[in-house]
Formats: sequence, C-alpha cells, structure tokens
Amino acid sequence: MSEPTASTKERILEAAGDIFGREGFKAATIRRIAEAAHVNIAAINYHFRDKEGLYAAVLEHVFHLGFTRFPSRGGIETGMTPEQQLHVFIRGMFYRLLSSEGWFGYSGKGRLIARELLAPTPAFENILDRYIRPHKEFLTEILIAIIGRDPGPQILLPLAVSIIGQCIYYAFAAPVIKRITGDESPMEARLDQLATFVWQFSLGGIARITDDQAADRLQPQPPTTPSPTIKP
Amino acid sequence: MSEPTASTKERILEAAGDIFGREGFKAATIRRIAEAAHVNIAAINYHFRDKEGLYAAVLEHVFHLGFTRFPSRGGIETGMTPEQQLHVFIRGMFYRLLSSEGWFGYSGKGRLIARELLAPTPAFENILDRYIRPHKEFLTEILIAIIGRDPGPQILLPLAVSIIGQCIYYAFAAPVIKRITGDESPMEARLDQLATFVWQFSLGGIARITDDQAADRLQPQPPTTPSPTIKP
DNA sequence: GCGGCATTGAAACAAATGTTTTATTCTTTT
DNA sequence: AAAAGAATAAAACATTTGTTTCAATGCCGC
Repeated sequence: MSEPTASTKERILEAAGDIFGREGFKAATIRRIAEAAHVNIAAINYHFRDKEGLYAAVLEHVFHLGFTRFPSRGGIETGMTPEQQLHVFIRGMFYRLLSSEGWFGYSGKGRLIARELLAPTPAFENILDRYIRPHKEFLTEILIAIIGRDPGPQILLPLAVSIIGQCIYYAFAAPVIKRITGDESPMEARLDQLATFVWQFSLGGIARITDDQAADRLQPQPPTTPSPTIKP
Repeated sequence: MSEPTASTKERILEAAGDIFGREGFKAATIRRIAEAAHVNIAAINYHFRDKEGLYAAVLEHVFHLGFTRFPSRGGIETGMTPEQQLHVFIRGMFYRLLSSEGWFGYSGKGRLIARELLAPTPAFENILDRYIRPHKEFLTEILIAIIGRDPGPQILLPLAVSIIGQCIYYAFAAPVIKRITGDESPMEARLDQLATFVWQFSLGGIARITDDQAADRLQPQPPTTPSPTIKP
C-alpha cells in the first residue's frame, strides 16, 4: 500500500512499476494502473504524456530506487580483500534484486527488470549506460584484483556473465525454482545464505578458469565428449 | 520461411511460436500470426479453439522440438566420467537454448521459454513435470557422481541452480550481454566454447562448495563483510 | 458423380483500451 | 479577495482485437 500522503505522481509510478512488471507493457492497462494508484485516468496522461512516457519514467524510477538503496559499490571498503569485495558485490545484487527494500524479486518491480533484459525497450538504452555498464565495470575491477592480473576480455567477460547470471537467474526464475525444488521458504529470508553460496561457487570457478592448467582445459575437447544427440 | 508443403496447423504453430515469443502472449495478435502463417484468421480458432488453446499447443510444440532434437541425456554414454557427462549436459543446454536447430536463443522460440520461466502460464504446469523436472533430476545424478557422495538437497539444489542459471542467462539476456560486452560475433558460432567455459567454471565451483573446508566457508560471515549500504 | 464432412475465407460483432476533450476543483500569486 | 494556472474528474472517441457467423471450397467414401 502506498501511504495516502504520497503525491499523485509518486503513487502512479509505484502502481505502474508493479503492474507493468506483472503484466508487461502491452498487457498492462492505463485503467488498471489508475485504479491501483487511486487516480483518474487522465492524470496519467497529464503527468506522463502517454503510456510510453509513463513506462520510461517507471523504468528510471525503479532503477534509481534499486541503485540508490543498494549502490554498486555499497558496503565495499578499501581495506577489504578482493574476495571479500566480491562477496559484498554479490550480496548487493541479491538484496537489490530480491529484497523487499529493493526490487523484491518476483514482485512487479523485479519482473520489470527481467522483462527489459529479455526484450529491451527503447527506454532501456539510457539505463544500460547509466546503471548497468558501470556495475559491470566494477565487477571486472574486482575480478582482476582477485586473479592478480588482467586475463583479457576473453576470460573476464564470460566470468562476469557467469557470476551475474547466477544471481539474476535466482531472481527471475524464482517461481519455477520454487516449483521444481519444492522449497517453500521465502527467498528473502535466505538472501545472505544464497549470496554466500554463489560467492563460494564463483570463487571456485574463477580459480579453475584462471589457474595454470586452465588454458589446456578450455581448448576444444577431443571426441571423447561427443556432441549432444540430434534427431532430425 | 516455412515451406509451402507444411500443413496449415504446422505453419500456424511455427509462426505463433515466433510471434508469441517476440511479443508475449497479450501483445501477440491472432491477425499477425495468421498473416505470418499465410492462413485465415478463422483457421486458428478452428484448429485451436481460441488464443489460449493456440498458446498451449505452441508451448508443447516448442518444448517437444527442443527436447527431441537435444534430449536431456543426449550424447551421454555410460563409459564417460561424471565430469565429461556434465560437459555434454551443459553443451546440450546451450545447443537446445541457442542453436538454430533448437530454440535459437534470442529468436522467438527462445524468448518464449524465458517468458514462461519469468511468468509461468497455466499451460506451463504440464511442461514442468514432463520436461524440466526430469532434466533437473538428471543433472542432480551427475552432480552426485562428481562429488562422490550425496551432500543433500541443501547443497545439490543451489548447485543445480547455479549451473543452469549460467546457461539460461546467456540465452535470455543475449541482447544486453551483446550490448554491454560489445561482442558482435554471433553466439551460435561460440556455443562449444561457451559450454566449455561454463563447464570448467562449474567444476571449480562444485569443488569449492564440496571440499573439506567448504562447511566453514558457507557459515554466516563475521562482520568483516558488512551488508550493502542502504540509503533510506 | 454425389452427398457429407472437414476446412477455409470474408465479414460482422462486441468488448477493451489509449487518447482526447471539456468541465470542475484546487493552489498559488498578486 | 480575485485571477490565473495547475491538477483532477467524467465522458466521449477512434482503434484494435478476440471471437463468431455463415457462406464457399476442397476432400473422401460410396
């Protein structure tokens, strides 16, 4: 519930973030958003021009909120080892994505993010440059510090994708994960635990990808391991 | 292009899979699907009752295709070590998700899958039980064989999620990954390379999560690593 | 060849929806 | 206090869209 003191504009943004996320841009209707925000339909067009204008504003609102409450570099101090920095970075991702203070995972806002990753709208260009690219750059810095040298983008980029992929998958496939694993405990209560797990898993992965024998292991494999069967 | 010999029903399923995936259930229109399939609008309602019926049929069609061409256990033989089995399993996921013989990643079919993970429709229940759950069970078997003992679901489930999450993230966030990393090379040409990378990364992760000191590392951390900053 | 059934084509319908218009109320400034 | 502009409310409009209807066409067994 949004407190009744919030301004019309804010109430619209909150309601729209939730509904756009749950239903998607096309399926969400101005009327439902207006109803949820306790606002007249025309107020939306008045404040945000049209549906697309509202959507762009919502996207900015949601990302601003997420990265203000949980900044990329939040909680990371200079005295920490690079490994500890990675821990805090990953935990920050989980809190930003899944906590109720952030995008709240499977709720509307969380799915709004996932929808943009899946099918970026024009309004997402801005967000990418302002929030996501710096976030990835920071992760790259941490990774170089952990490895102790710069292994080049051929290694750094997939490493970053593997680490971020684990976090995001938890957030965006939450309903299926819950359904498959049968785990009914609310994910928000396990954020620290999940973050520690992904952290340790990733440290192991980084080590194996960058140790002395890694170059051999990453070579194309001999025919011992055939391609997956294709039945045409 | 669907060859003109394909039956009406097949052409509708192909076109609908693509358009539903690109646009989502609500935004996709029967008229556009009919046009793309070179079919009259009424033919769709005739063959599939209504839009929901068509969607359910498309979902079944797409999953059947993916798991027929690239079965869960495809390419895995008894003589292989568990580690090699994991390699083939991961490569199978990449081919199923990203190759043009499978769901073709960012194309329509690939996004259809991702949309279901994100916001499952009622039609997805079936698919979960028939395709996804056995797939996950098989991965669990491989993991137990690699570890050499059964560490219990507390470890196995997050391990499975971390491994599958990496694969799926590559598929479903492809546009953003490409945009962020600036990598313009077509992903289909690098499937083996990506699979090998994720495989090695995961082997490292599994090792670190299940070695002798792992239990200590997974404990809640001392206040050396503070929570991410919250600015209310 | 013909009757019966399945399939396709074209038009019509009703509901939903983004947007605009016009009137009214609230707020601020002078 | 009056006036002007901002904000909200209610209704109307034009378009889109899922579905239905009904006639036309193709297909198959006798």
